[in-house]
Amino acid sequence: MPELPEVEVSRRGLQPFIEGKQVREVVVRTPRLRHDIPANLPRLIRGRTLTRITRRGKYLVFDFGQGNDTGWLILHLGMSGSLRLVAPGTPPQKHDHFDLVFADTVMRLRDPRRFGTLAWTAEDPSKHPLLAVLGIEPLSPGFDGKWLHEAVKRRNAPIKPVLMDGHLLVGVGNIYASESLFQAGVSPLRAAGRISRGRCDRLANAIRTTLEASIAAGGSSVRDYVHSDGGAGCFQLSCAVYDRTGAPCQVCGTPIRSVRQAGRSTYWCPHCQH
DNA sequence: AAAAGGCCCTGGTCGC
DNA sequence: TGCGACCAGGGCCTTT
Repeated sequence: MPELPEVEVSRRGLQPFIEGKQVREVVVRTPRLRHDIPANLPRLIRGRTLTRITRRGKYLVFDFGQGNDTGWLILHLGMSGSLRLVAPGTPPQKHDHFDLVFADTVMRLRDPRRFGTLAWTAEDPSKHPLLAVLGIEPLSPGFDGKWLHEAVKRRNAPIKPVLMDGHLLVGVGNIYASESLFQAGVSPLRAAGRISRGRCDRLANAIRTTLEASIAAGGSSVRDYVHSDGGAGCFQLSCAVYDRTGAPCQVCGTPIRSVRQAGRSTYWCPHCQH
């Protein structure tokens, strides 16, 4: 569910309702996610004011600093995590693992598969081990065809799994990797280092516009998203190739093909992509 | 260094 | 209606 657009839309949806507000209580129901939730997290956060929510890749960073008393909560939604706002006193449902309780609302984390992560740091979060290793933000000004061409020129692996390497660039998950390659007309099987500069321009543009379009699509229903009781998890734009094996390409009619790459499903049009 | 595979965990779907 | 096999958006760790 959560790729970069979903995380960004969650951030924008939460912001107006909890930024600037004081945490009254912190509830940990399930301490075991991908990493264990620190036992002292409630004590660390209780009483602090959430000053700002930022995003790095697919991580959300909650700034709880007050003067010299710095502190950040780092959160990742994994494969099945979601955040929603519920009224205080709302009974938790299955897989509701964690709450930040404010005076008038509760931010609640649900994550059935528990691949999500919560961590606390008092130091600059960009130096935290989870974030320090992350690659470039595809929506940042520095990300373009020139950067991409340079970054992948010594990579012999197929471009699709390379696009999903978070140490290179962040936020491009399995769905957007296939979709971006289709938009750019680049085959997912092509060796990353054998893509021309011009086609890297197209690919970088495709990644950026695909992510932005999805954020815009989610952003139009952002309030519903974080206030939803569920089901609204995925607002991915209708996909051109993802999960469409055998269906006709929307451009040329050729049946969409799928293949397994580095353990993940890839979808592409063999006629439109080279 | 880079690439591939296993693994963490639960739930949904499909075939029998 | 039940059951097992298989699949699923991520990312870390190990092996080669």
